[in-house]
Amino acid sequence: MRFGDHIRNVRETLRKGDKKYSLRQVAIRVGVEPAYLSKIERNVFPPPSEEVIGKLSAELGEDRDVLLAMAGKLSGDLQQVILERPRLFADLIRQMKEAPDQAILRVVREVRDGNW
Amino acid sequence: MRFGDHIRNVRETLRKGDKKYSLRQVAIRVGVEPAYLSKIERNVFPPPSEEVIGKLSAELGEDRDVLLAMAGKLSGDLQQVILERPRLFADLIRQMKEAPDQAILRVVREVRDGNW
DNA sequence: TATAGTGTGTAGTACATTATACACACAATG
DNA sequence: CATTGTGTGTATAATGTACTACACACTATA
Repeated sequence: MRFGDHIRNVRETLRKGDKKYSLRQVAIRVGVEPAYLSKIERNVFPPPSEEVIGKLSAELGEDRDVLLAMAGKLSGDLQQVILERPRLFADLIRQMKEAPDQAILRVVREVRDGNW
Repeated sequence: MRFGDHIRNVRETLRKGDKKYSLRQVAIRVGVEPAYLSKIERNVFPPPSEEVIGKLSAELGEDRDVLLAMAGKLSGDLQQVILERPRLFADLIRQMKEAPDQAILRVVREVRDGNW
């Protein structure tokens, strides 16, 4: 599914329970022109900037990284982490490319629990 | 050190052993205007595109990911890997942010050796 | 039925990115 | 000493990114 379709789906779903989720009102709360959001939702315009996607994710209760991914963008803070140790993280990510979800989850947990 | 300085250093070093590494000749082999490479090396222009950096890294025998990092860019193929499973990789990277190099290396080796 | 709210069409803008083209002065080489 | 090669200055451009402004027709509400 495209970025715009997803935003529209989520917003329309929220709207059923709360009239505050009209395109116009969401646009204003997020800080963009309603016409702009309209075009984004219909995929007439490409997804907006990272900043706007961030506000949109907060507003709609969606995962920021997932929305960014649907927009083909990678969060700036994650990029920063990688760019500080490029060789290490390049290896890590390329190694994890083929790994099953389970394996990645296990690594995350192990590192979080301090097993290193 | 800035991107341009590094490129100039590496190129000038190579040049001492081989006259083929003049700015002009490298530029031509890489496929850009010499004047452009000149500006890049003096940081008059920002670093070039990922594509040009790729060719430059091959030409100068430098690590592609490191050069890209110096340019503030993240390799497109790495982005792809992350964007396919954004939640998983976002967690992984944020978890690894504070981890010492050793820990990351260990994980890379363990996964490579199939210990999962 | 006036008014307020809704989504959208058309048009235009500001800025960044990623370069090219050409001319020039200087150095090296045959 | 003419030619070839060198790095650089100035000017320009094509494309992409990320929007705004405004008018319009339709719908719901009071």
